[in-house]
Amino acid sequence: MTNDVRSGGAPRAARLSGTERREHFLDVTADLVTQKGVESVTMEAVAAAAGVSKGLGYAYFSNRNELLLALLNRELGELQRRSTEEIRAASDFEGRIRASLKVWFDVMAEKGALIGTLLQSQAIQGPLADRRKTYNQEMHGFYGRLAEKEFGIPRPKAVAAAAILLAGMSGIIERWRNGDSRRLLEETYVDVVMGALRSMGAD
Amino acid sequence: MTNDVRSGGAPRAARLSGTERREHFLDVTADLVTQKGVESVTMEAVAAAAGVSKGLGYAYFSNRNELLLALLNRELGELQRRSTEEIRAASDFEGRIRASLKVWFDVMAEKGALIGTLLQSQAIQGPLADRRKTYNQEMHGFYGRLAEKEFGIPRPKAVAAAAILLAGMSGIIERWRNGDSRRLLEETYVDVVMGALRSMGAD
Amino acid sequence: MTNDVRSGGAPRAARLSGTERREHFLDVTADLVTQKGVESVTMEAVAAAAGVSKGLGYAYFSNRNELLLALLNRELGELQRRSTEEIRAASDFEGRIRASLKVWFDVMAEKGALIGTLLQSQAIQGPLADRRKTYNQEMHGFYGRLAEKEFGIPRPKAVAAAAILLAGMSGIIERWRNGDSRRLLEETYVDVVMGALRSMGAD
Amino acid sequence: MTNDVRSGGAPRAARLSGTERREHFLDVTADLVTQKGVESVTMEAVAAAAGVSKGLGYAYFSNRNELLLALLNRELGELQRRSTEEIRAASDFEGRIRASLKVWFDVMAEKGALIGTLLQSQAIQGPLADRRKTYNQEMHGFYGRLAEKEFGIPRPKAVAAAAILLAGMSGIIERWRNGDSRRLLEETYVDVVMGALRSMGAD
DNA sequence: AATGAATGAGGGTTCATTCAT
DNA sequence: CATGAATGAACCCTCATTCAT
Repeated sequence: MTNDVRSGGAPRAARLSGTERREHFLDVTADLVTQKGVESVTMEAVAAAAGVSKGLGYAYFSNRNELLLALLNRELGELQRRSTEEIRAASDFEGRIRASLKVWFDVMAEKGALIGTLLQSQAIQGPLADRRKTYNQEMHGFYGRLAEKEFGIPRPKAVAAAAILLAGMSGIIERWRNGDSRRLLEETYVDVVMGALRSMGAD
Repeated sequence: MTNDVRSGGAPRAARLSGTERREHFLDVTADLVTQKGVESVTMEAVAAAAGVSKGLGYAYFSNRNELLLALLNRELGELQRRSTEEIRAASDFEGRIRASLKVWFDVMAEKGALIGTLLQSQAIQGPLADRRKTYNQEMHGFYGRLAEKEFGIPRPKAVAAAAILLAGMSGIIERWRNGDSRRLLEETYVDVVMGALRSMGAD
Repeated sequence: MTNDVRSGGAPRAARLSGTERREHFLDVTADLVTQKGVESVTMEAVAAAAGVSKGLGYAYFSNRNELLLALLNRELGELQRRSTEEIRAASDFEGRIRASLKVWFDVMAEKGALIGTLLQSQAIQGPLADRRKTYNQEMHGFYGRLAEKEFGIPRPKAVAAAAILLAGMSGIIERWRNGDSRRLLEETYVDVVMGALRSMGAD
Repeated sequence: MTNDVRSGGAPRAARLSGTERREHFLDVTADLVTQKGVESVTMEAVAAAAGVSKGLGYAYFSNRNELLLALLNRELGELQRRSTEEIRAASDFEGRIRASLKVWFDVMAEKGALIGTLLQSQAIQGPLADRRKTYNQEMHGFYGRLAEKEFGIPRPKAVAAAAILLAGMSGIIERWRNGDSRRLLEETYVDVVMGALRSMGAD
């Protein structure tokens, strides 16, 4: 008589450990961001996509912003980890630029929409904005110092140049999305960076 | 008979012509965006700030997104007009770069928050994506051709470089907001652009 | 073909003026409090009982607490108005006590559950608590001064006695609800008050 | 075998006997009520404050209301026990009044917020209404008979007077909370009671 | 052209309660 | 006896949008 189905009651989602569920939430959120943008990230939408009940998210993230922040932290951390690793392996400045680029392309290939979207979102206010500003400033500082050492460019200019050139990466991504070849873009980017810094160092 | 006389009813907002009212709405919306972000732009808030009743906005904009888009169009148009003008006035390549920069800085000083914020708004993404893509592609093409002619860089590379360098401007804006001097940033930007293009042309 | 019913769309509630709707909300809330207690007062429940949509309440009261406070103010104001009127008409102290009692009984007959419930509710925190404390303190002061003048009881004691005796009224209401006769209770209350104050004045 | 040894798992709350755990729950709940009001009593908050897991409360109380009711019963029982004791020790009527008062003040000093708050909680209204009505009626009857015997006041009036005067106690508590001295309030209350009853008996 | 009352959908959040482990 | 993941109902509140006047 019974249909082999647990009689009565809605199906419960698989019971995961706290950590697993948390990661699951972040994964689901990442998908949402990628596919429908940050604004589509709703505690409700996430829960639905995760196949759990409306309220469960609040057991892991105190609100939508925390959720987004947690995601950004996870992704940025990952990105930084990979960058640091690759960059460390490189021996000269150009190698480092290329290494950075490689990581960027790789990451963008996998999660471009995700990180890009997160970083630009204006839903990102308060904590998220800080996280991002910090991240950027660290990057500018890091590459600025590198350029200072390598090319003898005075620090302030070196940092400003780093800011410009790092921001320039998003131009690459844009053209990449529009169909330019990765090879061409990588070449051009390296040329731009090296050309700019060398000429600035020569002064 | 004359509309100089209030016919003793409740105080109504001055009866403006359609165009005037529309512009007024856009002005008010711009203020809101600048001061409290896109999310604060609700039809009601705009109406309140404009001193008119809740429903009136719909007489001019069919919905909220249209309103935001209309605003963005107005501002972007203005930006383009000023850019074109200044650039046309310049005689050599570096002059054009400087002219572009000048307009950017000026506009950012006045309306940076406004345009930047609008450009990121998800509310607009759909229609905007096209507008923006087109705009960017035009810019890349324009400067790419310029660089080709001026420095002899092969077209595809020249265009890619233009994309990178134009995207780099946002790095400038960011550092400007964080307190770097306009002069330093302008200098650095021109150095980066000229250095990069010259070195690429030399190959 | 059509059923004489507006084809398509939910029925809209009658369109009332702002003031009318506000009063209507208060009336409905009063009913709810009376019949199901303060805790049952939900913006949603009120709207449902008023036959309007979920969100409309917020056009008149910024939240649940404001709604309750508005109701309490209305009812307390009414009570005070009637009390003052009747008391003013009385010529001697006993007359005033009787007048107060009369108003209390009348009001309690009509709205006992309402005011009693409101005043006791602990949902009443912050603003509501203040309103109530103020009201009580005014009452104690008023009757305290009266007793001082009439019976020569020193002010602090007179005020304390007033507090006791006024609080005693709720005992009356309770017994009244349990079936004691209004006449007996009125008689007893007057006896208690007059007996107490006279004996205190005699010392 | 011995429960002295933790078998190396996650830290569990000390394993208490059923009765101990139950009492502990009530203690924790009492603290919560006192410090943050009845509304702050959530099964989760109680469990957290008790240092046990979310679901454990349900092993002892079938639901939230039962928990509150159990607490109220415990406190009211204690109050009655102490009252009865003290009153029994007094020899004359005034002594009894004073004894009652003393217990009230003492209890209010210790647990005023607790009991007062609980008695008003709507969460308890249903079951409590009975408990309270019975309790009050017993008190009215008890003191009414006392007054009848002592002062010769006819029973119905005596009972009504008792109801009024007992209800009056809450006025005392209120002024006490507002800063009046305990001594003044005690004096006044005894004066009011004795004055009222004597004068009523004299008729 | 303009008002402002009213709707209704959608997202935020909290908790009592259940139940697998 | 005890844990803690998960549910789901009930509220809260905001806003885009409609429409009678």
